Amino acid sequence: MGQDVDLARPSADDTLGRLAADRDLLGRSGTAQRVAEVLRDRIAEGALPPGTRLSEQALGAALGVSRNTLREAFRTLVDGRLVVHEMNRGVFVRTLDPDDVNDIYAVRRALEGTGLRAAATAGPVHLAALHAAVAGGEAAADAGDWPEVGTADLRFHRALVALAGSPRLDEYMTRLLAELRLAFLAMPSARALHEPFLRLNRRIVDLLGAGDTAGAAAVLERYLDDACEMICTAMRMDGA
Amino acid sequence: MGQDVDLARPSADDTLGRLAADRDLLGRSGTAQRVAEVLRDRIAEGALPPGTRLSEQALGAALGVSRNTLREAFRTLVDGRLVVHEMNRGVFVRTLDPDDVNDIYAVRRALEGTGLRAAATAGPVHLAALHAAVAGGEAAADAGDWPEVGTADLRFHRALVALAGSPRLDEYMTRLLAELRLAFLAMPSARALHEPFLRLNRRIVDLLGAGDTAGAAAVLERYLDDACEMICTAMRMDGA
DNA sequence: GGCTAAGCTATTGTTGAACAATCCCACAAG
DNA sequence: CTTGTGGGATTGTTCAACAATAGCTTAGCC
Repeated sequence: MGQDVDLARPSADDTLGRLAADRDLLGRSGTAQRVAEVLRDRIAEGALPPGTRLSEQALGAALGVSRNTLREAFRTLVDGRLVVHEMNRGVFVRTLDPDDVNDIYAVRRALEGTGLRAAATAGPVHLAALHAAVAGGEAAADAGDWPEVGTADLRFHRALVALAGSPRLDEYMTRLLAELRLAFLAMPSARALHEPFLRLNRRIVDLLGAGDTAGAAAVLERYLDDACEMICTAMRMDGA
Repeated sequence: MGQDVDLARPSADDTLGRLAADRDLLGRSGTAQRVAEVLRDRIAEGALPPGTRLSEQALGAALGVSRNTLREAFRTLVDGRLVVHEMNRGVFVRTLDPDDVNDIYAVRRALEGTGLRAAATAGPVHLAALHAAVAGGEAAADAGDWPEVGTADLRFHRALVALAGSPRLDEYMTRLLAELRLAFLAMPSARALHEPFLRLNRRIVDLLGAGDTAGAAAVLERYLDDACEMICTAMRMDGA
């Protein structure tokens, strides 16, 4: 059997420290939070398209949770803007309009611009995540896995914000992209949405590696303008 | 009596349009949301200091609401970072540490910087709110009403972010400042916290009026550095 | 004394049922 | 074609119950 080791005593290999890092992974979360996560996923993947009414009875029966627990989960989703709550009518999966998309991209400009400016002062160490995301996107494109290209794209831009080193900005960005997925659903194909931007992401990370922050900012600006425009026109065509 | 007008027919004066703008003012909110607002206020004013445990039974009895409704309200507060939820232990009013304060001010730099950059392009019309907030703060200082100086300060910086014209950034800022109030509670006096910054706010709005965006940004930077430093040292003294 | 283990109690987590309030729809009346 | 009027379904909210957990108390042991 294993040796007799006193875990309370400090040791060379930091077993306890590594264990502590997994503490939040244990997900002592509660049913409501788990339900919220499930619904978030289903909304993001389009299984619950915008406008869908989330009936308490039907969802509660389907998920095997009580109405009260479900209503707790709804609160979280409302705060994340994924769902709207109309009094005495129920909750509905949110439908974004072009104004929403424009605002979301305005926030992206603010957040990702902040990350970019932070990249100037931060060392080149933090660029590893950016490189990884770009490489992952290109590999997925070669394999024809367009949904994966999409998630790699989001990962890249989340890593861009992460350059600022702010947990709160990271969370804002995560929530914002979750909301943005509601707009992606209006796009006919994931390929048309993400393929054109593979090269721009590559360019951004290259310019950043070369220390050309201003150049990277210009490319990023163009990325955001183009993507916003593309989604808005798709939404207008879909709405008409 | 009034004339016989058909509201369904389009008319020159847009009565219906103005009525529709008041739609959300009707505040059909529900108990849970109102409970959350009450708790938010009590936390902000220090009646429920950081670390306080919010017992479901006690609070439910005090507010006259059921445990389930209270738990719905708690979800909203958790998402706003005003309280923390520890599984099977309950919810507690959040206690901020210096790391939190530093991060909050990092986000403020990003948000208010965005507003400032937008001020360059936006017309001088939007500066009215800034002027009003500064004037209000100075008047309150003359009257010795230091709490009002504090709210005027927050109003000024919220108006600064509003220059960007983004509803989402506005909401981020509102939530962020609500969280920041938790740190203000560690300060011994509202006067010491807000008085030194009256002049900086005045300077910022003056420089903005003169079109000197870079100068305003520099003053803002100093404001944020000083305020963050002041709060962090106060917290360290309080904690030790 | 100080440490461990078992047990008790209060609180939270979650459910199910109940009732009032509200909305939506269909249908009748003017 | 608009305006009432039911009826049915759904939400808003409460209450009561039970399981699960955390924290305290107490007993026991070296």
